[in-house]
Amino acid sequence: MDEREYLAAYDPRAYPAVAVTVDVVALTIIGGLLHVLLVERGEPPFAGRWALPGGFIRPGEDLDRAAARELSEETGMTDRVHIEQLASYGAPDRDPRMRVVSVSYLAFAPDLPDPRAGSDASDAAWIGVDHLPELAFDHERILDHALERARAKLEYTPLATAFVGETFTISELRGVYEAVWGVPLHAGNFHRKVLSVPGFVESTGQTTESGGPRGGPRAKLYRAGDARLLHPALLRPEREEEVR
Amino acid sequence: MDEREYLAAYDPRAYPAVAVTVDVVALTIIGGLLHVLLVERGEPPFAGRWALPGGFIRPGEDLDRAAARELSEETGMTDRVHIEQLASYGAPDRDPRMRVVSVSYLAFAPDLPDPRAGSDASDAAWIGVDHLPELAFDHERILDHALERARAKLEYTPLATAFVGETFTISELRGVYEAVWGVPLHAGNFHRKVLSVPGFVESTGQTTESGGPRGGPRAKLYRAGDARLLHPALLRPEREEEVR
DNA sequence: GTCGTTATTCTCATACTGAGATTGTCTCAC
DNA sequence: GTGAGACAATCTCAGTATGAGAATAACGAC
Repeated sequence: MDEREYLAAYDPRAYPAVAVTVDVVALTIIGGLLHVLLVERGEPPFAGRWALPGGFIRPGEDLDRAAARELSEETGMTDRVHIEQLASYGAPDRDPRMRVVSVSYLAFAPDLPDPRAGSDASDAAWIGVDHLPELAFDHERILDHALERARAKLEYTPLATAFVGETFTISELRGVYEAVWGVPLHAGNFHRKVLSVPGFVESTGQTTESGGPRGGPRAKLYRAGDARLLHPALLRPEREEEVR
Repeated sequence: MDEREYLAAYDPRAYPAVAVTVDVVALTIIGGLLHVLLVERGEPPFAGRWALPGGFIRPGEDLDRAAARELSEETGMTDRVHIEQLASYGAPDRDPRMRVVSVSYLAFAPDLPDPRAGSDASDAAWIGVDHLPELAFDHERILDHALERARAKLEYTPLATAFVGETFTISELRGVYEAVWGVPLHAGNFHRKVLSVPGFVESTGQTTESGGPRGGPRAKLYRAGDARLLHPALLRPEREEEVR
């Protein structure tokens, strides 16, 4: 039997059927606090429970494309959104309906309009990560992984610029780091560091129209630079507890 | 319809069937050079071509467990092997038989015995990463991702200790970094750095039985410490070309 | 105008890094 | 045995990065 004959005789049903879903952890910053996009499930299982937006992949649809579709179904936005694969989850009992393997994605977006509920959700909202409800399936674990990944990626990539607008001030950028890491940073040292890392930001020559809402001088405006990696990296303050 | 009724009426065949496989990138160091475990395919598609070891997940089998099973089928070893999930690949045409989503795993092991061919492979071997044949499916891309991940993880985790024996010398550890990163390192600085990172290695109080094969004093023996993260990290030499 | 706020820049002590050199122990070839 | 070369381990030194605090100056609110 040559390769062509083999393929013609091949029976896909001989292999155990598994459903594959994508689940998206979409993060944004609202009012200086990190928020995640959640949907309230309208159908069993876990009807009424909050969950990550996601769904089954379609025939002929790549994983990345499925994730982008799920995200745009809830937010309507695909512009200026960074999306990347995170990990896969396939515990045999993670979905009571059948064997489901979920590929999770992490997305970052600047301040976004209110989300809209998709077809299988009764509601959708940005929820502060410090005020999470109980989540459906194993989505709490997925979210935990996503947050840790996001925190780590801020260290060595210019990802933070995906959370702000086209142009931004150093203070706005610092606000992103403080929101995602959940710690206050030294303004002076942060400023020095951002400007000293090659390709992180580049000057626009402009400044803000006015000072901040509570006073202070006009800030210079920057745009994202061309670096893909920050070198040297911008490390989080000491994390002794995580080392061992 | 309540949740129980819904589940009873649920028809899994309403969703597009997808097969899920795991593919393992198993790395080891032989003769100071990085090698990857490959199998020669005995069945179509790609019969006769080299590929990563892997296969379909079984009903009721978790992803991690499937990866460990595939690895042990080829190497017979599960001890002292570090294994972790890497990424998933689901391009619609990546397997000519049917829709296949592959979850890739990365495994590291100390110097291992010769592999044995599994049921669906005609041969299995450790192949130097600088002498790779053309691979089946999209396995070259998976392997590239795995190598980059392994190189990155050496920087901030004590993973290198998974490539050496129970006890080891600083020079052996340096050999791991040099093999994986593909660059020579400054022996004195490496020595200083390894001993200064808390929890990376701990002294056994022993030394090697004799000097090296080409002379030199006996070296002190260390074992892996209790650190899960290296802090500060052990960074690769400048990689200007990767920054932009 | 005065005051509080904040952007930006400095200072300074400490820590980390790369490059090179030193010391002393060991194996091998002769 | 003896000498040459290899190599573990330690040190020096200059350059760079970091954390903490302070100084300067521009702005909004009153």
